[in-house]
Amino acid sequence: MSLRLFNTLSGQLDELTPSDGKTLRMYACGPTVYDYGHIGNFRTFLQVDVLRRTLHLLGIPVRHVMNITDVDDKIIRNATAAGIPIAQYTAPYEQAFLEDLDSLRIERPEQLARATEHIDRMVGLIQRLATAGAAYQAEDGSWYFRLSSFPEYGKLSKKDLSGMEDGARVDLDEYEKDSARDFALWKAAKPGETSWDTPIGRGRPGWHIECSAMAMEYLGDSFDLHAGGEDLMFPHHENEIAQSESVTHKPFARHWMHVRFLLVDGRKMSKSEGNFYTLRDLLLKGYKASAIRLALISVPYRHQLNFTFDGLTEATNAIDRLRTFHQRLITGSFAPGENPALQEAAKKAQADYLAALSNDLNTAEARAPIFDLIRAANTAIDQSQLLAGDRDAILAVLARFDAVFDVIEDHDAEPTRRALEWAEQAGRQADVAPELLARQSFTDEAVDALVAERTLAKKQRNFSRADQIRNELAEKGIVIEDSKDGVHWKRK
RNA sequence: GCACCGGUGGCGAAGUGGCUAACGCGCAGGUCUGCAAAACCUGUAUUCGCGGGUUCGAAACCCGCCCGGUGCUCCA
Repeated sequence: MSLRLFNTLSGQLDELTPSDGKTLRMYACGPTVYDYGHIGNFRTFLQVDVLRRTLHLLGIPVRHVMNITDVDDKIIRNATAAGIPIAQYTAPYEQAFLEDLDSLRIERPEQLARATEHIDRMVGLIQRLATAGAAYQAEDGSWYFRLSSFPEYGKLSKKDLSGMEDGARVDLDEYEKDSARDFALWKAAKPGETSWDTPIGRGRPGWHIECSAMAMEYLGDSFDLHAGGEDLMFPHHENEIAQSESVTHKPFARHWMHVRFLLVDGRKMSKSEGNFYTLRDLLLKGYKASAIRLALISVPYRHQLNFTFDGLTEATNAIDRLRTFHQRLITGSFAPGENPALQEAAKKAQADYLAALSNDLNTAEARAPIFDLIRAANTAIDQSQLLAGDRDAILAVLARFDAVFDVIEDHDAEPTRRALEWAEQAGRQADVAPELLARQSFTDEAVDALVAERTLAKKQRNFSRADQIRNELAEKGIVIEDSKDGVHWKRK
């Protein structure tokens, strides 16, 4: 099966295949490490993660490059304010970003590329652009891209800029540019700012040239896919195309994927609206990393997602259903053999699941057959009609589901532990939800002891004591289930 | 202003010309249970923002209107 993915450049669903017949080469715009990542950032990174995991599921190897922007205006401003070198300023945020990726189970790209380690490549690219007549130096020493040299400008975002009059809305004198829309490739050093001494002068790279240079360094002049948030389509990605193709005269990326912005409570997320959340904020409120992951990937990437706390609760409960069922399969004992109806159901679920993902990564549709299968299997178990061979077939389907969604296996303790540790270091203890602390207060051993006491009480038909223990545990977020094969408990 | 996306049960959300409108969450009732939980069953949209039209047939296509959101500038 092959993956059909919407291509912003062509405006339609195109098959995504490796042009070299082997490995799919993709570039995704990464973070600017001047602060902690927020859930909007992570929706994009998560959807790219869904893409690469789906490709793997379809048997397509991936070479994925992501940049880390560790020099830009905000970084310089903040580092200057703090009185420290930019590398010292960005290092903790880069570290935090990588931790957050791990918390959300976002697979690391094959190659991470820091902007400050590729200055030479960027300078080289600007020199080639200058030779080609597509770049020029302004009086202050900054370099600009000459838009008029690239007639195809606007082909990605479908903008026709030919009618734009220079100077109509921008004061040209201020910019020392030939044309108001020409964008910066290289910014001349200002006193006291971080800068590099290079053959094209002293200064620092513009944001757009960074991605062009690093993408071509690791993936070649032409590669398969370029991804990013929808806001980057214009001007960032448009500029990347202009810079790259002006030098190579080859298509830069064949396929472009753009993830839509999310809203929070129906509005665009922003600090001034008071609806701005980092991953760490949510973990400290007591939400599980897996629930955040599921909530952010369950709405397909081309749709606006309205993020709410109700949505997180829903995701939490859906995950409970998945995990409870998974446990039931693993811990239950089943007679040998196969039930043809369940074998068929498992086969169908897997086919429908893969078909939905292959259709422009329709994660919402992909969930349905999995839940259908769970109901069919639960019914069969209740009637003792699920056999060992069926369990294995269904576990295999769940494994494929988790190969992309990755929420059934419980890895939630570590991100929460890390977030609590961070809160302490960063002086954010006040933001830790009391319920979360209460939940952490019971060790597994303490729970086991109470559960054992309750089981004994039940045997002696001392139900009031048994219920008392159950309520006490429930208050700490621990749920008890009595089943035929013993007592299980889990943390909510 | 120009461009674009969306409005499907209480909520989230698939489906884009033809089987009883997926799936998840929630809620109500039932089965099971000492009681719960889990699981299962039934019910939660006779209908897909509103009004017209096209068609044998529309949630899906066309026209108009109403509502919500986004981009055009740093932004995932």
